[in-house]
Amino acid sequence: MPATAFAAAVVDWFALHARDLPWRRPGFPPWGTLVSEFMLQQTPVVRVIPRLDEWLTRWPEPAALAAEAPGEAVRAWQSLGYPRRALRLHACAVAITTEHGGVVPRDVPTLLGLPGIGDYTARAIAVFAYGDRHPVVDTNIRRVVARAVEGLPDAAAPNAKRDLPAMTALLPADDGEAARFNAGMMELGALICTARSPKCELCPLAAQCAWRAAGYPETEVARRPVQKAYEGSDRQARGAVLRVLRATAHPVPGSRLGEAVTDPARYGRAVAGLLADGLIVAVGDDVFALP
DNA sequence: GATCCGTGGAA
DNA sequence: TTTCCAAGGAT
Repeated sequence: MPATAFAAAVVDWFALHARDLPWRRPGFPPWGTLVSEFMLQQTPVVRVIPRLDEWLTRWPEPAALAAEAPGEAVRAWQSLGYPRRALRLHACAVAITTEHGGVVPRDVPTLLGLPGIGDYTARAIAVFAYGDRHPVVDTNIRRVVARAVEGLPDAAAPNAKRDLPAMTALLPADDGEAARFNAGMMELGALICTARSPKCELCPLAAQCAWRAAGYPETEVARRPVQKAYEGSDRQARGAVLRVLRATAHPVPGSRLGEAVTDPARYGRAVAGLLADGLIVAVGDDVFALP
């Protein structure tokens, strides 16, 4: 199967079935794409959309966010999860404002130098905000490639040295076509070639899918849990402490923060970790606030 | 390369 | 109820 035919099947399907998402609107600014990509790092689309709208209304350009205290980004992040992303996004806005004239960079190496931007996000911005031709590799695309091309039930662990060439081999030559292919592959993984219960009967690649041709072999060894238990974890404790601080504009004494976490040892680790990450600051003797 | 980092909805 | 997992990045 030629790569061009593979890509054409995806692009044609995407033209018919793409969701109407905010960042796909004509004229959506690169800054909006950048903010959306930060929010979409490990957070589902449906939870991102309302928060993205709030952020872009309040901070329509990088300089507006850069002018705020970083704690305001943490507060406005609300319950999107992984609040370190809010801090990095703020730092990213500062860097764009001070080092790049307030304009979201276009080239991948420059994007990779910004806080919170890694292999995925750098290429996503270059492709979706500026229309340049690069392979984009996210968890959806890795799964689609693993199944349709390699005939495996699921993707192996992320590996840029292997994943980027694999996607490059499928990428159309034309810039715009390549961008639609990247987006279409992600959409296919999100809607059809899903992690659980894929909808193969609706898949535009069914006729050429290596996994289907092999009879849908399953994973041989049981995979270990993707995450440790959240209940009773340090992450849960950090979330509980931060939730208290997000809810007030004033500094809060440790005695009151401690009420949010039952286990004293866990509370101690949570506060120490949040301080180390810069998500909270000490403003007095055992009194804390957002940065 | 393994581990850490939130939150919430679906199966 | 428990488990899975969602447009990752940093260390």
